[in-house]
Formats: sequence, structure tokens, C-alpha cells
Amino acid sequence: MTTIKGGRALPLNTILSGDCIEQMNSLPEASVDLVFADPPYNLQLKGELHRPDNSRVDAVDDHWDQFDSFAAYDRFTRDWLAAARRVLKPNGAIWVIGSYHNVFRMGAELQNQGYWILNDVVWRKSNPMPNFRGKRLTNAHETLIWASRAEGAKYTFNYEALKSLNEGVQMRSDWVLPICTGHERLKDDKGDKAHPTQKPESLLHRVLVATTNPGDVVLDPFFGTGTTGAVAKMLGRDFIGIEREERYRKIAEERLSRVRRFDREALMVSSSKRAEPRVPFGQLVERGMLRPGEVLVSPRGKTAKVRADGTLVGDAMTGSIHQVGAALEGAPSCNGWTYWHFKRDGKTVPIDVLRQQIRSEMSGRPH
Amino acid sequence: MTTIKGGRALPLNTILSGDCIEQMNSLPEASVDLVFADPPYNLQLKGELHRPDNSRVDAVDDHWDQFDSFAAYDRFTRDWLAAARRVLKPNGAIWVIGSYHNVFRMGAELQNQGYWILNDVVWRKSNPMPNFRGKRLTNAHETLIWASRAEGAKYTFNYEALKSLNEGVQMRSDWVLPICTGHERLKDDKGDKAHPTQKPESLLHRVLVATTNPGDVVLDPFFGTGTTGAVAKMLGRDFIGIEREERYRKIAEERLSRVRRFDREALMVSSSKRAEPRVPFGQLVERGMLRPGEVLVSPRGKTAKVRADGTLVGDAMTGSIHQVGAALEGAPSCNGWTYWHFKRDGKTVPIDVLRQQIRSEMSGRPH
DNA sequence: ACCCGCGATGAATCTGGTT
DNA sequence: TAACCAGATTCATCGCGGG
Repeated sequence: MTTIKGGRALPLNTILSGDCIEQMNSLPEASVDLVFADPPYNLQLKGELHRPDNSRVDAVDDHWDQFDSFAAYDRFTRDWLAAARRVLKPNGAIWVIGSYHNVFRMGAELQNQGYWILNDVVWRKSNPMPNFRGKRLTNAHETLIWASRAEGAKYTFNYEALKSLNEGVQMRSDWVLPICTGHERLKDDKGDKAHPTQKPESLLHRVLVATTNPGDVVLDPFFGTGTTGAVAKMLGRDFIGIEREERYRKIAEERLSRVRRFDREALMVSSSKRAEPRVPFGQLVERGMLRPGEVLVSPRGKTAKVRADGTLVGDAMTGSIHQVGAALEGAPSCNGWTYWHFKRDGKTVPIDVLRQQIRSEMSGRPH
Repeated sequence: MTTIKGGRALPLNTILSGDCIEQMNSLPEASVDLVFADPPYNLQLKGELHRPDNSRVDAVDDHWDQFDSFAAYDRFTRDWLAAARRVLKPNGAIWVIGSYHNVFRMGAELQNQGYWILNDVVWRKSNPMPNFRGKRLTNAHETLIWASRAEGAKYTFNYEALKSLNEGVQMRSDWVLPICTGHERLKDDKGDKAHPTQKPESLLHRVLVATTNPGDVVLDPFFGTGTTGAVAKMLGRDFIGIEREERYRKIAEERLSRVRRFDREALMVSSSKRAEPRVPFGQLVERGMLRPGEVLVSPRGKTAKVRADGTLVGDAMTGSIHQVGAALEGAPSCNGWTYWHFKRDGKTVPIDVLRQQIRSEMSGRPH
């Protein structure tokens, strides 16, 4: 348990029982970094059907019947998404997963509530169940939606880590992963599958590496047998689970007790340049790596002269390395660090090399 | 022109001008077999976007894609879907295509109106535009929804035809197809793209082969430059197009005049050459075949540790399996797959064995 | 004829810290 | 809060021109 402002406890790394909406509403607001939600779509709604105006269903037309069950599902979706939004930190984000039965309704409601969709992601199953009757296409994928709490939020995205996971190429919105089978698939006493829709750990691994950092709090309001919690624990994230069914909670507890966290070094992830400390160009001059008066050269042969204050003098233009580069190229912007080169021993070297040198001195450790 | 019951003419193989809702409402009810609709996506683009090389991205900023609010877009969606449903035959079906900006709203409204969703289909683009700022996943797919006019309708589905299109394996709900480029992409007088969102003929080919028969009537209420009509004509289906913008209608008319029935069949057999699928090393980690923190060994006894993002940590060096191998050997390059080994049951095994395992799971994998 | 390198481009809700 | 500005960021493919 961790105590946060207001003195209320955040029940970290535990599974709460009961209704997820009530439980989320009992948590302090703005307290979790990420929500991962795999809600049910086969709700048993018959018997509690009301139109929005509370009139009775007279069932002349099964179209109406359908409308009412969609309305009930929409109410449920609206309520749990609102509860999730309340507990999310301002820069938090959410993942939801579903199939065509429910994902369109979730996506529309996410937008209605002010969540800001970042990507929809297709989980392409490498080993789906075939369509036996040959009446439709093999349903070989599920859809995830990744959204920040609001437009403009500074969501977490470990771009470089995902690029590494994908062998150096930018990660796409379609992910090929096998469904959960074999030893990973939890069984009950009778050897049947313990949960009908257990998600593969590989899917959660990718989600959590992509959009959380170690120490983040991940909430799963439909915890089931605890895949989210298990992967969170492995990856050094904290989790909060909510699950209504006691039998799933028990299986999840047992599963979590067996999970071990990976060691700290393994959890470090490739970081982007953006995360590295900023080095002002002037420092290269101060340190004598470049001399005032020295001439820098662009790839296409333009030149500029270094001044003592770290500005450049080009053709009819003075300013930062970026400004002068942009002006010379007629471009909207320019990264002066990679644009400008200097000469040493007959070789032409980008000035970024000097920045790297300073950075490695600062960290004392090469990356 | 064909005359049907009630004496009203069905304007086959022509492009109607004007508002698609009005035009659909002027057609006789229950008269078309299939609707294919590629409506405005309601993209909400803020500023300009530049590629890393500073070139400007030519974005979809056309007036027809602008809506004031979700409410306005929802009204538009409700109206055109209702109009389409009226003109559909009882056993008719509809395809809509969209991205995360609009597809959830379309899917929900389809369900609300009593359409019966049969599949959602993912068009996985083999050559999408990358995410230039590294802030999200590459948006590498669009979503299609296939729905019958009502639950229980006897919709058309050419199961065997699709199976043969797919080298004898049941067609899945994810289709890998390139975007429309090269000579197929229509250009205007200035050599720029004539329409910002022209769809590839291969996509329409698959849709029409799957869910229509020769002689069926296909209606496209957002005809654009006429891809639906062109493929329908090639395949011996009749079409009705509706398009508001005169410049698109003119281009489509000209295009259709050049199309000949059948001349495409031979070409459309998907190229059988298929390279071995690339398996990123990171997938072995995500799938739990290797654990973060686990130590890999080289033939000459060098070691490195696996991280959660699929990179290796060696002596004073972090990077891909290939980079770290090359660095340790002082070689310009290194095939990490054969260089690195892991231990299981006392045996030392190259990691390439695990890659083979994944590939065999994927095999039989259709495109 | 064939190969290679270069430039162009595609439905995109695409920055973030400091002053 | 708005303005300013440093500076980080791309993959597959096609067409074309030169060798």
C-alpha cells in the first residue's frame, strides 16, 4: 500500500473484488498512469432492458430489442470509461481491446468523453480459430485502441524501445502475435481452460513496454486471471486489478505469486535522443573544441563562421546553428547539429560528434 | 438504363452528381445488391507536417472532409447509412471503410440501424506512410466493415473464390495490400494526385469477388475517381456512382471509358513470390522464449544480456543482436541469429532455432 | 538491356521546454 | 498563457536518368 495526497491508500499490487465501477470510484482521482481494459461484450442483458426514456419494450420488432440491448451496453461502457478517466492522471492513457461486437461502441464513447485516440492497433492472431461453416472470413484479429486521457496530454511512448523490438524499424499499428495456448494457458481443476478469453502475455508485454515506465501504476478493471498484473510485475510496474468473479481472483492470486520480476538492467529500455541532456552549442566554443572564427561547412558546401558567443555568421544572416542552417536551405527548420561540419586532419566531421563527446563525459558511461 | 418494378429507371453504369443522400433517396428502394462506401474520414489536422528531410506532407485538407463536431459527423453518418439501407435489397450488404477517426462512429451507427455486422476487415498496408515525428505507431492499416442489411439476411459470400485467391487457405479478416501508387494513381494536369484518397483496385477486386456475383448492382455513394466503378466493370458487375465534385466525376468518366471487362483477371492473381517473413528478435522476448535478463553466449565465449525491448547489453555496448555481435568481434557486421546462443537443459542452442519455430507457426500464412 | 542511385511521396488527428 | 525556438524525426516503392 502506498499513501498519497489526501491520506487515501492506493492498493498497489492487489486484486480488488466487486463491481469495477464502484471500485474505481473508491480510488483517489488522478492516481494511475495507465488503464488496460478487456471488458466483456456478451453481457446478459435480458430482463433489465429499458429504453432511454424508461418506456417498456413491447417487442413488436426485434430491431427495437436490439436497440435496447445496445443502449444498455452503451450505458455500461459510458460508466466504466468515465470512472477510468477519473482515476487517470492528467497525462495518463488507456488501452481497450475488443472485437467488432463491441469495439465500435467503445471507440465512439472514448471520443465522446474527450479521450484522444492515438492509434488503433490490430492484434493479428497468427493462429486463429478457423471459420468452420465457411460463411464469413476467418476472424483472425482483435482491435485495441490506445488513447490519452485528453487531447494535448503528454502521454508516455517509448518509441525507441518499440523500434528495437521490431529490429530497428518503426513499430506499426498491426501486431502479429499468437493467441494464448500451451503452458501459458491457465487450466482449472478439470483441465479445461480457466478463462474463456485469456490474453497472451506477449500482447501485454508490448503494451506495457510501449506506454509505461518502470514504477508506473497500471489499472486493469476487468482483471480476469491476471495477465496484466503478471506482465506488470515482470516488468517492474505496479498494478491494481479489479475482478468480480472469485474463481478468477483466486487463480490470478496464485499466478501472481509465481511471477518474478526481471532484473533491473533488463528493464532498461533504449531511450531516444530527446531524453538526453541538452548541450548548448556555445559550450563547444567555451571548451575550445571549436575556435571563434572557425568556418563550418554544410553537406552542400555552404559555409558560416563561428562567433565567440556560439552564434554563426552566414550570408546576410546571423543566429543559432539551427537558424542559419534553415535560412541557407530555405527550410522551415534545420537540425544544426547534423547539418554543420568542421574539418580536422583533412576530414569533414559533423559537429554532433563533439556533442556526443561532451555527453559521454557527463554520464561517465558509454551507451 | 434498366426498368424495374414501379416503372422507375435504375441509372446503371452512370455517375450521378449532387448530394449522395438526396440521390439515394431518389432511387427506387430495394434495388441494389451491394453498397461500397468510402465516406470522408473527418480528419482533424492542426498544423503542417514535414518529413525529416523537411519536405512537406501533402495532407487531406479538402473542404469535404471538414465537420464542425462529432454531432455533425454523426448526423451525416446516420442519414447516409439510412438512405443506403433503403435502396439495398433485403439480402443486400454494405462495406464501409475508415480509420480510427471515423470508423467507430460508423460501426456503432450500422449496429444502431439494424445492419448486421459480418466481419470487420483490416487492410494492412504493405507500404504505409511512416510516423515522421516518432510520437505514435505507424498508422499502417485501415478498417473495413462488412454488414448485411439485417440479421438473418442471405448475403452473398463466395467462400471458394476467396479461398483460391488465397492459395487454397481460408481467407482471413486481415488483408495485406499495397496502397495505390505508380501508374494506377490518377494524376491531374499538374502531375499531382487527382484525388487525395484513391483506393487500390486490388482492394475493390477482393471486396467484389467476395460479396457479389456477375450482374449484381453495386452502389458507391462517395464515388471519387471511380475505383469501385472501374473494378465493377472489369468484373462484369453493374455500378451506380454518386459524386458531388465535378472534377472527380470528369476524371472518373474518362477512367471508366478506358476500362475493359475481364482484361484484368490474369493480372489479379496475387504474386506468389513471398520472402521469408522477417522475425524481429524482440518477438522472442515478448513471447517468453527468452527472458529479459537472460545471458546469451557467443561461440567464443563472449556474453551479453537480453533486455525487455529486444536489445542486448554487452561490454560497454548496447544495441541489436547484430550490432553487439559485430562490436564484440571487431567485425563490420555480424549475423546475430547464428552468432548468439542460449542454454536449455545444459545444451547450447543458437537463437536462430527460436526464429525457425516462429516462422513455422506463421507458415501457411496467407496474405 | 540492365543496374544503381536519387528524388518523390503516401487518409497524419505527429514536439516540448523555457521565457 | 502565449510566444519563442532548439532540435528530433521516415519506410516502402516507383519512376527516372545516367552509366
